[in-house]
Amino acid sequence: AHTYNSLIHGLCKRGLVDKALNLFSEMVDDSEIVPDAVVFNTLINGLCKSDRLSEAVRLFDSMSSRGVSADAHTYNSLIHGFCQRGLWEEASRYFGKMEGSGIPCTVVTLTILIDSLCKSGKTEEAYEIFKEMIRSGKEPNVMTYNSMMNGLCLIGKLEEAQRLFESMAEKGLEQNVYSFGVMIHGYCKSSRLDEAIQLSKEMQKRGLKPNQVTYTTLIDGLCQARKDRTAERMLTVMQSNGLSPD
RNA sequence: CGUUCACAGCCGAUG
Repeated sequence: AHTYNSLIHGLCKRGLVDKALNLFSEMVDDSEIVPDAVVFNTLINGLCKSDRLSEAVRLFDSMSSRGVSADAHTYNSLIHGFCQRGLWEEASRYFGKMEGSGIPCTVVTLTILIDSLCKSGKTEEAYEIFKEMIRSGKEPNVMTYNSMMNGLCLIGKLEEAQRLFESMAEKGLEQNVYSFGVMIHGYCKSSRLDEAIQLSKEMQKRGLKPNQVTYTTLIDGLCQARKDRTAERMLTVMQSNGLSPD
């Protein structure tokens, strides 16, 4: 069964959801093998990522008849799918279903909500959830912080984002390449290039290697600001770090 | 640690 699960996951990741569904049918026909929650979750997630939400829901509905219970991963994938489509009422219906089934929402669930709200410009709502997490002891993790900081940067609240960025360290959360990427992008978009470059140095002091995304962000920011000369230098630095431009 | 969920850039595609 793990063999099937791995194959199905691989197909889903490559966007070959139909092939994955075919393999799933074979799996179901094989009386030796009983599909578990993991394979349902993998397929539901694959369908959501391909914008095939109604099929995902159908598969979700079929789980109980096969004696498999949905878990947090199942709900999170569906909620993520609905949020990405802006189907907030559906998302909140499944959020309710989740808790109604005795499955408490997780940090991942709340991070999905925060991230999606921020990307839809509903940053204040997201921030309320974020603050509520801290109050209630459902501690935001690095990804939660990254999503929230990104949202704040997108509406120009750079100082607030920077405050969160600094508070991560105090909480013992280690900023990763994404954390720096979010802040660097925020500063670049506000034409605060010195601060962006400063951060890229700071991350190296921490032993984090800027990647192609980091450099592309900086180079784009420098070009937009008409600092072509500095941008070229940055490209050289990037190549000397073993990264090729794409 | 055998399998499943959430985070940053540019470009292209479609509108």
